[in-house]
Amino acid sequence: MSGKIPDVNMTTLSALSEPNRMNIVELLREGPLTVGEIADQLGLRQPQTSKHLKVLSDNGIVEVQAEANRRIYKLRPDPFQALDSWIQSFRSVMQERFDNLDDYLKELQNKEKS
Amino acid sequence: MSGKIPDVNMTTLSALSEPNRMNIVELLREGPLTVGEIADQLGLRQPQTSKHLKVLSDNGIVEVQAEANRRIYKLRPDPFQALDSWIQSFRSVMQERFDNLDDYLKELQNKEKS
DNA sequence: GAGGAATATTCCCGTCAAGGAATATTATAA
DNA sequence: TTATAATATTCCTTGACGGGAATATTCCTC
Repeated sequence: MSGKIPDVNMTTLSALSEPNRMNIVELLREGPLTVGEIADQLGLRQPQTSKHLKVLSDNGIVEVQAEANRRIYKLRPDPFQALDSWIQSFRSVMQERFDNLDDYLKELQNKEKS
Repeated sequence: MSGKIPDVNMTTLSALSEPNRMNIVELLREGPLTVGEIADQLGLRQPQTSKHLKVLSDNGIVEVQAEANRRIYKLRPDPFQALDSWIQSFRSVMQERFDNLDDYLKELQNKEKS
């Protein structure tokens, strides 16, 4: 049954789990930015900034737009929508109907013994 | 200003970004389980299962309950709630009012040149 | 208390990802 | 075309993490 549970791109999670990349994402939510601007605001060196942006880009978290010499990076909505629908599928867990369930299981196991 | 943006525990993300741990979480959403049951159902060895569960536990994603010889693991709602409210703060991004914003920025930069 | 089941912990090893430094690439302007 | 700014890429090294195997721990039963 089911099968309707959203497939979280694990790659999205691992991409976001790197602190610098998370910071980049948090920064980009305010609007598109240049590589240099991102590096400046976060105190990162340019090469590592580019590398992190590449990872984010490869994972579809970010998209680029060439503007002459510069590259403007901005967030893409898709992975966030996916993450959202995945986390939504945890409604029941988040509403903690689980404690009862647990007690229920405990009883079951006690009965097993007899 | 602001500061109302939820603090996603990055540790939550990195904990979940490991495939086996994600599988454990997906499995546990159906209800509490024993270490052995988890190992069985996922085809993992007991020691690695314990290790992964320890990581999940250290990050508050999971909680334990001793039951005689066995330890019953189950999901904790907190980190999922946190993740949820964090992702919710990306509403504007997910609704992509960003493309326009981007065009706007592009114009700005073109004007800079003149 | 001895044996055995369930789980946790330790040690070792291989892999992989991130940072640093240097260099390559692309585009602009003169 | 040369100089320069902005960005990407490469190479190297190091540290963290996951798996395997062995062992320790805890608890139950007899």
